[in-house]
Amino acid sequence: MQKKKYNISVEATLEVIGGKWKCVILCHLTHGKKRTSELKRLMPNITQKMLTQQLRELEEDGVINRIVHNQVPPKVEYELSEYGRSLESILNSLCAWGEKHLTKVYGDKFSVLEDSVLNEQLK
Amino acid sequence: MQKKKYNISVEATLEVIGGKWKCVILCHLTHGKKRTSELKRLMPNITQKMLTQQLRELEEDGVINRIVHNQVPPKVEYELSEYGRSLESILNSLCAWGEKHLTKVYGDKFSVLEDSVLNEQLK
DNA sequence: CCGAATCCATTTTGATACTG
DNA sequence: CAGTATCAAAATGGATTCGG
Repeated sequence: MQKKKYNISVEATLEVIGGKWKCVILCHLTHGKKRTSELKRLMPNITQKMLTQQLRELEEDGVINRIVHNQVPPKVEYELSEYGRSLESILNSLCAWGEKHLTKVYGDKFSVLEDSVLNEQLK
Repeated sequence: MQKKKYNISVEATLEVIGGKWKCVILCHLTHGKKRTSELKRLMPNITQKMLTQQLRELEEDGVINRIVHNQVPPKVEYELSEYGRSLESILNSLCAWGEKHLTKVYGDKFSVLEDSVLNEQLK
């Protein structure tokens, strides 16, 4: 295994959860197992390509599990792995900070459709 | 002010601290005020251009202060703003997770030159 | 010399069409 | 439904230049 040099440990974290989508995916998975199409609906602006790609990388880094059900049409689910759950408090803090930030920037009424609500809609 | 739509609040957080460098910059600033050249030395792989650009954006979002000393040669310092300090616990958690992750991946001995050490070297 | 700006190459991400 | 392929756009990187 090639040992990569980091100048500060947060760079190692960013290698796992950095980029435009990984934190968003992981945040959604903190609310439970989700299949690919659910994630796609929760993230209307991600492309299929990026979703697949980011999920693969998260799986490679061991923070999510990929569960394939052998059936037609295909059904694939993703969930936080045990290791991934060590990120949960960080993910929750990131979400919480974003909410406060939006309140600060836009005032009390801002446009986040909470995923708890979205999850309801998906049922 | 244009109201942007987010599908989950973490997206608002990522708009402020996302991208390849912002978390790294902010982590360094949690250890105190730094001038541009110090940050550059703490981040050997960032280009001057990106450093300047990211610092401008962090300043625009109100998480850092830019302090210009009118002297020759020029001296510019950056520090976490009061608002930026609301990110400190998140930044510390991100660093801590990275350390644990490196230990898990590479074993007990890994190649992060702690910035406390680097800060000493810079004196 | 320091901090920043400009120009162009490379990498990452996006849009669309397509496959089993 | 889940994933792939191709091409286009955006973000990031490298080298150089500039003002003070």
